[in-house]
Amino acid sequence: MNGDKEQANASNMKILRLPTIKRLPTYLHILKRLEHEGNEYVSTTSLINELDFKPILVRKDLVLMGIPGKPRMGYCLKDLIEAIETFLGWNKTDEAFLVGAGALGSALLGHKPFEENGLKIIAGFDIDESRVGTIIHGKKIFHLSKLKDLVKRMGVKVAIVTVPWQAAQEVADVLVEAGIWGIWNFSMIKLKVPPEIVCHNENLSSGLAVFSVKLQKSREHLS
Amino acid sequence: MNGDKEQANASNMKILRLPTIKRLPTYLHILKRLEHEGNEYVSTTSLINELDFKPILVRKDLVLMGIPGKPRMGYCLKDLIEAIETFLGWNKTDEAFLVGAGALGSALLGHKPFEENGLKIIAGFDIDESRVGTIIHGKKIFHLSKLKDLVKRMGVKVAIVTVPWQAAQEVADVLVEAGIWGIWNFSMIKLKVPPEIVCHNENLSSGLAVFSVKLQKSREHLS
DNA sequence: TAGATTGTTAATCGATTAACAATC
DNA sequence: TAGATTGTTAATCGATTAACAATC
Repeated sequence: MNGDKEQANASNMKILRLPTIKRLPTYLHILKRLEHEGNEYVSTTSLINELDFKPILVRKDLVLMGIPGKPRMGYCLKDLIEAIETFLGWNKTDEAFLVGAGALGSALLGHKPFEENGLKIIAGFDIDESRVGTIIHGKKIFHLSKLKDLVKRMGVKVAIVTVPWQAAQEVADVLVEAGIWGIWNFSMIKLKVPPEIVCHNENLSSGLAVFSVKLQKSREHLS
Repeated sequence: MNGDKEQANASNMKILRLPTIKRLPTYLHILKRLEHEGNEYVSTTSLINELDFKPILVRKDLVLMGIPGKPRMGYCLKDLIEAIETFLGWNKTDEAFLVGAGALGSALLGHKPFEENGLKIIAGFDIDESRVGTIIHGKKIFHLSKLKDLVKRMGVKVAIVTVPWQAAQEVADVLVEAGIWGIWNFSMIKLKVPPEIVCHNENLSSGLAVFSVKLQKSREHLS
């Protein structure tokens, strides 16, 4: 192991395992449902009733949350939910700006789960004059030229990029210059940003690709 | 039914690698750009200029497409693009219905990349009377009760589910009963469907989780 | 030819699964 | 206690990376 990783592990006791992190929201959703239904404890065996995962996988994931389970009973729901939310940083709220108020951008402006999970979009930006000044899902759309000033005035640190790929790098440059340090990028291209900027790429087409291949396979099976 | 296709299918059968499939749309996007710029050949070394991946990974992925590259030149762009599109089934178009015309559903109704990549959404469905009868991004919204009849009349085989999780299983039951055999599920829950139905779950919260953890890490680093 | 690039085989790394001991 | 469930350690599996031979 290299020095970086050892230090990171030592400093925050958190091992960053992407596959585990991606499964956590699914667990969290089920756990909240179970709590809402009046349960106090949950075992992995009951959790997997609602999942496709193997029980040992769930157990391994939950161990990372640092909550001790009780043999024969399982985990205290309240503690486990809190631990997962803390692990993900979903107990605190980040304010975010969204750039690109097209079809996808508009959807994210109105997507409730984000706000419930620590990401509050407070305004949108676009360069299309027909969109500027409108209100989408309760959020005002400003002209992109206003972004830098508003970022500084409001201390916003996070941005969501939903512009067409042709415009994405230019928007990223503006964001970095404005002082944003976290970018959730829904455009198709890799953004060139300084190494200290957190940039996470989301790609809906990847999901479509997997779905398409699965459909094809099943079609072959039928014939 | 031609020889080429059978061969492609045969190799598909051998190796279905999810990580590779998820990377293919990213390659495809860059390749199309390069072709549009007038290039005829592409090498992995030039491809990775636009990517974060290691060249050997790209080469391994491309080998699976069954297109021979030429040492010193790389791959014929036209052939490679065609091979990837065939592999993904994006050269043929599936017609799809979308159920749940809320924020996310509306976005997908207007999301151009889907249509360009073999998935044409032809109508939406909802139970909210204020949405029924409206037209969103050029697509008419029908009442859910009309779905079964329209599926049968139009021979639609694929559906996208963007309803709140509380309604998702009920919608899935309707879809299966109507004769749909492919479901792209954007709701938070695992749908219970017969084994012959293709069901692919998409989870935007997984992406948010990864982004949140990355943001947290960088915050810790700063302090 | 010389050199760049492909494509194969082997090594490494990381994630999942299995086995089982610990515990309430 | 007996039995269910956790949590640890080892084994397996799959994906990425490295090394290098083949090729134009």
